Amino acid sequence: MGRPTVHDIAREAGVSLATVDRVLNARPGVKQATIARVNAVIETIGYVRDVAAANLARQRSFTFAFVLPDRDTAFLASLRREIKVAGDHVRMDRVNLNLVSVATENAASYSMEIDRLIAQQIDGIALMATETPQIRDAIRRARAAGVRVITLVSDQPLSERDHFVGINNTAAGRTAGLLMGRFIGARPGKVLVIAGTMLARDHAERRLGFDQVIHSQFPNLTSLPTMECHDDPEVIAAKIPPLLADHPDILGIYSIGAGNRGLLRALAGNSTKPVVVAHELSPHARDALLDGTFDVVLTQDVGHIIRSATRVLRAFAEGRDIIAAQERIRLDVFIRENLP
Amino acid sequence: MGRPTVHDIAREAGVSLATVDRVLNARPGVKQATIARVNAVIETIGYVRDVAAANLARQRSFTFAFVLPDRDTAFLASLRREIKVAGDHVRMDRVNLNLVSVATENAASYSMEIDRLIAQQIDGIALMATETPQIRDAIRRARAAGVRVITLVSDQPLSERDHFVGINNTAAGRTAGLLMGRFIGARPGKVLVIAGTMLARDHAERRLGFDQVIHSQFPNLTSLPTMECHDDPEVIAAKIPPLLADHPDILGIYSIGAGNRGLLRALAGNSTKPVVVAHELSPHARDALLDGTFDVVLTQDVGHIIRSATRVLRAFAEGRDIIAAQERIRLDVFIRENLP
DNA sequence: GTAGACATGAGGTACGTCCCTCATTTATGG
DNA sequence: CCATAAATGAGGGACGTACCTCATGTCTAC
Repeated sequence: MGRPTVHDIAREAGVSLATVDRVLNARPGVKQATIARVNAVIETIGYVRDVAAANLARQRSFTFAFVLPDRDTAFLASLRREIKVAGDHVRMDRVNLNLVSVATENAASYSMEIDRLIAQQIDGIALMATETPQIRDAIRRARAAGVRVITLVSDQPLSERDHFVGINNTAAGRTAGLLMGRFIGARPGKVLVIAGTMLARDHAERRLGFDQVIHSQFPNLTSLPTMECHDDPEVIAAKIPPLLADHPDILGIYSIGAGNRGLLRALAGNSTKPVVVAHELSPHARDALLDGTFDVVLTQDVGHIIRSATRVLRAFAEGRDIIAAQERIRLDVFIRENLP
Repeated sequence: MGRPTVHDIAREAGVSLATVDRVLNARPGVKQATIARVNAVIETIGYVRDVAAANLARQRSFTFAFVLPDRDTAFLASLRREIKVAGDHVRMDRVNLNLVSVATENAASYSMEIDRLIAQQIDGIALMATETPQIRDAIRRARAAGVRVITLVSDQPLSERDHFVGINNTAAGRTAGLLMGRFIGARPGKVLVIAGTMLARDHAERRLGFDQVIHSQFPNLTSLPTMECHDDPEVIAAKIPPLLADHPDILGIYSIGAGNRGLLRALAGNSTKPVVVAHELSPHARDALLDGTFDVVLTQDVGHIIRSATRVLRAFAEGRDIIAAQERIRLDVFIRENLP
């Protein structure tokens, strides 16, 4: 009456349990015709493997590694925090999460780290990195060694990664552009774009989306060349004030990356109030929304990203398929009025 | 080596497996002192029950009921669809989801339906309903019978429901208000608010939040009294055009509930283009965003709602606690530029 | 001192799957 | 037709927990 089991398959297909087991687990020694018959029965009686029982029986445990840049931004800190939290929760399902920080400026050390993980037979890697040939090669080596790789936050579409967990950054940039344009209104002027580095695909894509919308829909606005400030608050705090002084007609600022503390310092002394769109809801960004310094903060829910990455890696490891809709990370649009 | 098991507890506490089992499953016949000792050991060795093995052993299966209004809106259709999808996915974890549609105008039939579910020993109920005393009482009876109840989409905070799955509707209204105000700009004028019924708490809360922001932050705007159109496209299509004719200074329309097809028909013949903020990303709303008739669509991800409700009901049934952050349903802000 | 209640121990079976061994049947090639 | 390989059957022990029975130990009250 309950759900069908392997015994039901065996009975219906007229084979022994051993054969059913061989088919189910793709073990050798079964005729093609028999495989087909067993699979047909599985189909008709609607058998689904009891994952709980299977995991119990095979005492399987998985170890996944999250490889992140070792920089010290609020966003990375929250990623690390969520990895720890998620790790505590999935441990009881025999899943271990390792957190690895790598010097970001050094692609070679990144690559070595991935090789180290391959060597220790890791069950999956979640990777956040800039797009470089070395890292692409490392991903290829991992895949060749049978290790699944997913990219996190910033994609590497040209690599052989199995999956990407993160928002659509072009859409994020377009959203920033539209809100910027509509909040500014009809006034003519300039908008300033601050990014970490254009080598990071997420930053480049945001810039691209932003420009698409500003250029096509808001002819009253001109966007200035990207200021690359390497997500460093000090650099931002130093570079922005002279720029604002040079261009009194800057009506908006789009802060693509991290270092918002520096931006806040730069804006504190400013007489005019540009429309500011920033990314990632850190405590500083939150305060800035509340006091009106920032107008919009676009965010990706870090907890969701980590949980999604864990689910996806696990699905890969267990050979299951994933619920695409559940794994799509959405862009959160925060204004003062809908702060969580 | 591996995670501790019941055997480890027994050894450490110097009791037999039977006693550990009695303590773990709250069976009678154990001295208070022994219970304490066993629990202390559990604490120190960090034992966590292997839920998979436990469920396997006790051959437990759960049945949850989703009770929804029987009306025929795009939003309800998508809820029903997602319940089916989620049902297919959780079946393999021995969870069954039943979908029950109830005539919404009749609180008595709602109440009867809940009693029927209680009688058939359902393991949990997810409920979407207007706030009435009859339904509150029905929820109380369910809880008294040991059936967990969660509210869906529209909360019943005065009832004894165990949990609410849905967005913060006041925040949604505030978001609508702010975007409306900023998109309109400095022009003076009126905004029109269309809702289903103010008896639905979600609609009432959205209206409340919307007014808070419009009144406090946009003195140039006046919001007209709520038009209750019972989510009926025909009613909306009939009522709106004369209103727009009477008030040529309507600069914005906030559509709180369903029936957006009617609103689109009403706006089609209109000469001016008010800023329109609507809820729920139906195909019609999507098209309206793309062609510029709608400016903002606020949405709650229906798939997330259903999956969250299922997870929460299951956690209750299994006596586990829930990951609060994972179960918070977020408000999605869609504009043309970030459509999925 | 003893009946009775209570507390605990000992041991087993079951859940559905995995994975192993060993025996036996069936097909294949020479 | 026989040697050999391939395919299949039969069976059992694990995994960690639930839940059952039966026996035995220990205390309390009279």
